Amino acid sequence: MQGIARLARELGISTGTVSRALNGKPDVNATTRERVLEAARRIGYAPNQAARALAQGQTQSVGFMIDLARDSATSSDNFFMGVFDGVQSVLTEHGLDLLLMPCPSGKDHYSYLERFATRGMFDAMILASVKRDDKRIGLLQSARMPFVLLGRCATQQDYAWIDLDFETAVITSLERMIALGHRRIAVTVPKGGVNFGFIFLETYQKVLARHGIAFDPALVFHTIRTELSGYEVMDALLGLPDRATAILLVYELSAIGVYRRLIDAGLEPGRDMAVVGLRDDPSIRFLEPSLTCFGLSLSNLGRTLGTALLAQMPRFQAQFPQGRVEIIQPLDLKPGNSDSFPPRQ
Amino acid sequence: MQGIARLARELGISTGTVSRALNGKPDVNATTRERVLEAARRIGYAPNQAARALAQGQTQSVGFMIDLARDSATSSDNFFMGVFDGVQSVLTEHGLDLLLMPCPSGKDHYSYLERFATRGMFDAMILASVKRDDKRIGLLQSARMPFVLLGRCATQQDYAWIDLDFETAVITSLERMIALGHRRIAVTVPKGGVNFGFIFLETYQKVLARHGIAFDPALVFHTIRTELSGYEVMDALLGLPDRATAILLVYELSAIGVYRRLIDAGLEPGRDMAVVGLRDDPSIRFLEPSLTCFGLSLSNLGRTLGTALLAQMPRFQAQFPQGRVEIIQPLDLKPGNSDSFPPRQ
DNA sequence: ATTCGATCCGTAAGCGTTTACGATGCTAGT
DNA sequence: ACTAGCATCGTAAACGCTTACGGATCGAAT
Repeated sequence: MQGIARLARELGISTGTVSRALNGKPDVNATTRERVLEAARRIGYAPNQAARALAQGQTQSVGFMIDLARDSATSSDNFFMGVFDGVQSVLTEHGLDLLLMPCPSGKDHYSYLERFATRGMFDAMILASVKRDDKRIGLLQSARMPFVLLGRCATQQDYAWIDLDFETAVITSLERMIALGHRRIAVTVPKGGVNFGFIFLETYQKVLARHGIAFDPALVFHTIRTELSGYEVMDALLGLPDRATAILLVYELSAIGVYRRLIDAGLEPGRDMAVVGLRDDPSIRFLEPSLTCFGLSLSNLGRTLGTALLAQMPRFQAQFPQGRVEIIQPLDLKPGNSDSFPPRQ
Repeated sequence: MQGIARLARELGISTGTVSRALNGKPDVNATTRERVLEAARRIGYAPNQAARALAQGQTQSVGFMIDLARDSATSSDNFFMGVFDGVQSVLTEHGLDLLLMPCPSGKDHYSYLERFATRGMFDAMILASVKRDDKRIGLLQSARMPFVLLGRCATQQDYAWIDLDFETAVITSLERMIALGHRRIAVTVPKGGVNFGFIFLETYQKVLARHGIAFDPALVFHTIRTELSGYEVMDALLGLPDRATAILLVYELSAIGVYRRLIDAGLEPGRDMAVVGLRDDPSIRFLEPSLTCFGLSLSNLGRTLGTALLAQMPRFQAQFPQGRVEIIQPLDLKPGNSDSFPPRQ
């Protein structure tokens, strides 16, 4: 005999009472409860997760899907560590566990998620690396799985999402550059079809148009989140006949490679090429000149995500404001010295 | 009616047969099986994880515990992403899912693990950031949970582990430095009691002793895995009365801060201060001069971990060599230009 | 003394699978 | 025609827990 039944027999009471005692339900005498708890502690009882989940139809745990692929925004990133911590902190307050689902680098997002969405392993989910038209949304909806997206997608369905304010960041960056006199401004966007790449690029085009600057596709580079990627971009950029005088980076990490390539070419980052990165991160802290970028509290973002997720779950909805969750997290300008000079030639 | 029962009723057969058909068991007619599979596909049937786990006493998933704390070796690290991928690739071949358990930054390792170890959520586990005397080992053993450690610990119990060859790396690094004439060599070790810090330091001391160099505790710095930490170390080091001429870094990321501090002081990394890092990583690729360090295939490491874990699980043990698993993964020297000059003064 | 409510507890039916066991029908061998 | 053996399937118990329901006990109110 195992588990709760063993406890019950040892104490000479029924399994029902034991269960109620352990779960803090009413209808159980104080001294009885104490006896049960004591006995549970003594023999090191822990409830079986599968049985519990089967009986009450919920697992008390939520899944956060991440992407192991090298070319993904998720990969090789301390970004998510901070977010996880924030999410976790609000979930644990509500008795929920956070588990991470690492999608293998080769595997397709959709089919990977399918397993987990349909077998009832999680009560709710968080998804990142949202594609422009992300089929995973429909998958989760038809599986009746509560979820929140870290990143919006382009389709106008009704779903909860939280995203960064890329628009303002791009506008701010470009306005600064343009005010200094830059006219040929390059931009990097993420490879792989994540939606914020489109937002980034579209905002870029919009701002240029507003200032009467022609859009040149040759100044758009698709990158992954690595230092090397930045190096390669700057290498290509320097080879261009009509070189740009400034560059806006969607991945701040690229700046390290960008700086290196400039220095190797005998050029001075900031003076010969203005550079702005998107998100502040410890990895770029020691760049010289300091990189202009945008600050963001990761654990705040995580907490917002966690709270939004709770609001999607039926049993918590009483405690949370209803309505659609469409939150845009602000990005705060942190001016550096990488974009403080007018174009040279 | 839900799940398998619904399928059974629609097809006019018993739930037993449906289950056998879905799970590829024998004792089921080929055409019957096809009918079942077709119907399952049609109504989008997926087995309930909890019920399945309860019935067969195993979850078909393994947990990998990681640490979200800022001062941990795990955190802010692309290291693990590569490892996860490798682990996953061997586990999926055997029908196992990989799930990550992120230990919140505030929470104690042991009590966090306790939840998951005892409630039967996983069939096996992988642990990282192993402490010198890690209580989690005893916890998993008494819970009869198969596991593998990424990192050995100091106690001589019988458990499976895989670790990097820190000894050889430290010996190689120091021998190179000493051969160039360095006598005062600083070293950084990880904060927080992870065991490889002790291995690192002890090997360091051993090599110094072998060469008749006195050990100076003032040259030992405790760091976390950030660029800033390297900056602070070099800052302190430069303030020392009898400055070192070389430094060995346990976290390669520190090198970025180390270089910056040297440059800020008008010194030249490599010439005025020899630097060696432990592990090669994209983040240090653009350091100038290039950092001497040690190469390691992360996905290989992950695959080794995965295979070792299978060997711990009863139902796979037939396919795998028995015996103790105590694997030391080699680190391959990648000579750079950061330690190629003799000490200056 | 009777009734009522509150408190506490036991009973047992689920939750959705898996699987040991036995039943059935059919084929082939004699 | 009889039977052994095989292929196929149904039955039902089991996995460990939760929870609706009802029964028992006791004190207080009538």
